Amino acid sequence: MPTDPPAAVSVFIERMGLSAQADGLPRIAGRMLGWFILHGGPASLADLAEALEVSRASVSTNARVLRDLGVLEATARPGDRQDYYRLADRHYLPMLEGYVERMATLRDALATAERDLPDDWREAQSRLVDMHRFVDTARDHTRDLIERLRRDDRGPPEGDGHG
Amino acid sequence: MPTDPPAAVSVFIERMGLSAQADGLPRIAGRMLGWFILHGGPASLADLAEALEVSRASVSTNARVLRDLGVLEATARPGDRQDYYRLADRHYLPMLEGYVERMATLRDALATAERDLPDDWREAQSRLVDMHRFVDTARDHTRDLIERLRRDDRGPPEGDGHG
DNA sequence: CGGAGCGTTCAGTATTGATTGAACGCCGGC
DNA sequence: GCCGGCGTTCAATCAATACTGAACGCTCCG
Repeated sequence: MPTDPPAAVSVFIERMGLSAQADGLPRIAGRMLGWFILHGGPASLADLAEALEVSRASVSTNARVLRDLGVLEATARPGDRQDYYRLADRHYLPMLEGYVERMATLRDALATAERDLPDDWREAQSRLVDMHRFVDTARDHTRDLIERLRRDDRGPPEGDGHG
Repeated sequence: MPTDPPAAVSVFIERMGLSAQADGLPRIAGRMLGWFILHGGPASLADLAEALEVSRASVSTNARVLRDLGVLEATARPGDRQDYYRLADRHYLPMLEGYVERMATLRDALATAERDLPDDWREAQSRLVDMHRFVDTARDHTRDLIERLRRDDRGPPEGDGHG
């Protein structure tokens, strides 16, 4: 091993694990993300399992989750049959997209209640509408933000022309 | 009981429970919120426990959580010693504040890593900075939204001067 | 002073879901 | 054709935590 990985590495990875948990993702998914942020390059699942000291089963499952979210991308390396993964370009956008999705779910619950509640429930209706308006605003706002960030491609200084 | 509560009521309440769960809150907290959105008025914890068919212990705990978040407010009713709770004015803002808080935590993890990682880790640093910039943008954006919504006080039709 | 109702706390239960270990299928190398 | 490494799947385990029941303190009412 060429150099000792600094303590900051594992600290950061662990923190990303907790952060993911706070966002409703498995801790290992967060740690994997942390690892990729630090080490970047394409890595096989076996590599990850060893580096994070977790079972290959977990890595496999969580890699699928992260890939479905759009955080990781599978890359086929020519001349090698292994599955390699790397960070997606704007890997952080799915976080915001998750927020939007939750808001959409909430919005749906509100809309359904508005539709199905009888007219007697005036005050309930007005509270529903009030909150509905809020959720719509927040959702639109976040959508715009996502759009902007997606467009805004000051390509990150990806010095990836390394070989 | 004067009228049958329509089915839509329990459906909505249950959905709010799930929605809360997706946001990392106990399900009962979400159901309580749902109940308050529909029934609005000040209610004692005993009322809630009966209405939602859960233990008074749960109601007590979750009421504290919601109160600390700023979703519920405790109101002392003159001539009555019971603890009454009601929906806070813009009870939905804490949701966004929760997002901001999570982003702040994430931001902190990134900043710490940037500070503590040696210079060798150029690529890691650049990825950290990239994500850091994103998180800052998203956080500021959400903060602005919260500010705007907080300011925007078209007072909700609080017909609470009922007696 | 005694009783009833409300809210809180705490130990215990139950449930959810993340994580693991083992078995399997696949592919390439020998 | 057999062996070894990789990734996936599935049942079983483990951990976190929401929820409950019971006991307690408090306040007001009689």
